[in-house]
Amino acid sequence: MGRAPCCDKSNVKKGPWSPDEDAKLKSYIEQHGTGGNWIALPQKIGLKRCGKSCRLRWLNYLRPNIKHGGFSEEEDNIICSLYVCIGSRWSVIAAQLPGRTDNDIKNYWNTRLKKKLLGKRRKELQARNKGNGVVEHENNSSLLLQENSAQQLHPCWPQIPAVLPLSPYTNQSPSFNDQDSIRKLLIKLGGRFSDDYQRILDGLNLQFPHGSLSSTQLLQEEQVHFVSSAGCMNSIGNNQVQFGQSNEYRAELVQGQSSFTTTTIGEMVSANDYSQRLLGGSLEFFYGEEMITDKIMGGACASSSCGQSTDWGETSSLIYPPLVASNYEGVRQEMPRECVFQELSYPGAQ
DNA sequence: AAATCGACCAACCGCTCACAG
DNA sequence: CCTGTGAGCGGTTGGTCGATT
Repeated sequence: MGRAPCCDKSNVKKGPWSPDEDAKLKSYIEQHGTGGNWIALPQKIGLKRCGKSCRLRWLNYLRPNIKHGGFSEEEDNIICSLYVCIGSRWSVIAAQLPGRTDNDIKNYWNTRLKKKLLGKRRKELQARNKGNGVVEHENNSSLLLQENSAQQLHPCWPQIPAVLPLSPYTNQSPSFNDQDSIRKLLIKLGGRFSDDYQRILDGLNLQFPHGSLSSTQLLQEEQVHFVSSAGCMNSIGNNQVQFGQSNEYRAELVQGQSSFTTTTIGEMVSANDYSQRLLGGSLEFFYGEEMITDKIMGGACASSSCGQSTDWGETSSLIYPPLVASNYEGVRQEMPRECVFQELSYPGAQ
């Protein structure tokens, strides 16, 4: 069956917008607003365009204060950091960058940022290989197995790229506003990841000053606000994810906490097998295709609790461990959007 | 000068979700 | 509840342009 088309495709113009069309759309919206109905809007203005097309044109191009191109280093860092944490949720990322559209960020990521980071990563690998006297090998996966002791502990997980310390999580001149906004965002999003996501926040240690609230405490405080509308919370407990290794992990986390209070995602990841798995999927791009095709990553997963997914081509689905992802999806289906953020639960807070 | 290639980006497509009836 | 509809989102496509051969 399929759903009815949103407009009469045969009577709708496609392709690039003319200056005339832009002017019509812009002046109408500036005077009357969208009227809450994009579908009806083109007819009102006399444009032979699909309502969706008008919406996109307005949001991505005509809207006031839109910035195009010229991404700053700071913006790069924010995008990278958020991508690592939340994946390809461009609208969420765009919301943290005033004047940027999700489409812009998506394009920027796919065409430049990803390659830029990959290039840095490769250079870094080469430099390190030279330093260690490792013979250059076509297959990077073999290098990953010999590089250093940390790698030997977790041979299936490469070191985090050296570029990541540029992220706002480092103490290398990040602006506090970045950290703050990211932290707030992650706290909000934290509910989507249950307590495992909390580990990421703790691992990231978003530069909380000594004596200030830890991220856990902040989350607890946030929870007070969230929990107040109780209706949605009932389902949350039922959807709490339990990981086989949770307890040992938690002990490990407590013991090792000071070791990754310093900062980088990389350190966090290399310090902890669980986090490595958690972030590994989203970091696939840093390591290149060789590794993925080598099935090294798949092997790691097969022997661990995330064995459900060995298809490392599907990066976006691996941003979160499969259990979390599937669990979250389930919750998300059941819960109103505004309630999703309430899925803040962490046994440590009980 | 022409052909080819790759990077970039605007726009489209199809899906999910929220909401009204 | 169920259904239909519009909004919003992320993935993908296709056109343009500059660099290279």
